[in-house]
Amino acid sequence: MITETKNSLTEQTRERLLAAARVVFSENGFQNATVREICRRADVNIAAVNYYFNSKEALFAATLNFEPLLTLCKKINQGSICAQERLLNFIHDFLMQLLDEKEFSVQCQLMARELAEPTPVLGKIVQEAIAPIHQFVANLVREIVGKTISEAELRRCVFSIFGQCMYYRHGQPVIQRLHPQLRYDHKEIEAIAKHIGEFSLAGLKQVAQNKCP
Amino acid sequence: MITETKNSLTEQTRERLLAAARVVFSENGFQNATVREICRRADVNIAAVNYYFNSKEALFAATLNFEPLLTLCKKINQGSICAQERLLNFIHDFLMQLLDEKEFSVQCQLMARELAEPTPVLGKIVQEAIAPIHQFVANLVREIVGKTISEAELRRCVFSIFGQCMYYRHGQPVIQRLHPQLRYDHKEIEAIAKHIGEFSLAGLKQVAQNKCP
DNA sequence: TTTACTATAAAACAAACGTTTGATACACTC
DNA sequence: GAGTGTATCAAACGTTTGTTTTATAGTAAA
Repeated sequence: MITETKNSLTEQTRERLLAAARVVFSENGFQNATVREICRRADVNIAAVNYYFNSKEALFAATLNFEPLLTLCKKINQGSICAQERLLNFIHDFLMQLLDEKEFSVQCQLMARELAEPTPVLGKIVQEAIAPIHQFVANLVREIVGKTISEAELRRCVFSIFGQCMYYRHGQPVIQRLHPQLRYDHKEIEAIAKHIGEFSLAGLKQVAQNKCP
Repeated sequence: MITETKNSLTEQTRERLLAAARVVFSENGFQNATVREICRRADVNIAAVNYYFNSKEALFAATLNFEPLLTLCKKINQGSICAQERLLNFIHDFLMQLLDEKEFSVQCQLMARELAEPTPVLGKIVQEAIAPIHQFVANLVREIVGKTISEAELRRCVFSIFGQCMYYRHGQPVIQRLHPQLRYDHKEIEAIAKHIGEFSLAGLKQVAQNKCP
């Protein structure tokens, strides 16, 4: 049918825009990314952005996809292993989504940028993605260190874990200059995950000892 | 003398520019900060930026001051206490410079922004400030965990410590939305420093155990 | 065939940016 | 007092940004 052909072609340019936008946004951030560059990469006229979406900001919001991160949490919870193992698995899978350049980690990198340079969409991202996975890790931590821990100390433990992970992405411009040979291949990510996992579990045990002597 | 009067007046507008630039840059980052806003706050004509400095970028470079960070490292090393205590002291003082809004931490905040959104001046910052204090912490870590640790594992330990500290600044837009009541007053910074210190020392001990069973 | 609608294209729009210009007032030298 | 150099100012410059306009094909319905 001709209608189908037309629709699929329409969807094609729309999807091409989205795909290009994801790449350009994750590479340059929201501000530094230009509509002209996105359209150039998508091989699409500049007016298409405001035709299919209404603005650059709406295009940016449309590129966000919280599903991979949220399904990661659900997948981890399905196993019947202990909390320590679940935390190690989470750190591993989270780092994979955050650092692996070959995977479709663009989604995660795109949101990671928001932490440092907030845009008008940050509120939505915090509410729908960051808050849930912070809560997820908080539950794991509480299960590991026991229930006597205070809310403030629990929060600091969660921050310690995320801080270690995020530094590899936020600090990348610096890290690249400090250690030019460092590449985030699978082997390196595994090593990082192992380190952060052991480092954090030991830290959590220490916190647990402090609270329940 | 009239010459002195003239010079001091000149210096006054130059210094006013620098002071305003420090504030605006640390609040908005290099890109988002505008020359017009800086001049407005300094109560100075727009042309003054290119008159006294040659460009916005040179003005930015002139606002940088690595001394507080470097003297921090020297001060810590002067004491004859053990490496663990020195690390705890460093984390405390570093967080004070990084988070305290009342102190003159603008210098540190200004450089912290560079980690996430690099500017043409980043190379200088890494070379003159970040690399030295990374090396400083690396030396402390090596002293704590023993010499058998590999270079890669040493690097990850340093990243774990800095990652935990920097998250409170880089993640502030997110943290503010997650915990709107959280304020970085002296009491809170002390608590954060205590947490990161204990958490990290436990992590380092674990790393040392792994390497020297 | 005519009409209406959709998708795309080139061009122009208004705003904001860093930077430069040209003029003005002032202090100092001779 | 004429001439020189400096600091400041309002104004404009040229560029880039996101967005809008206007026009042009092509398709579907009447």
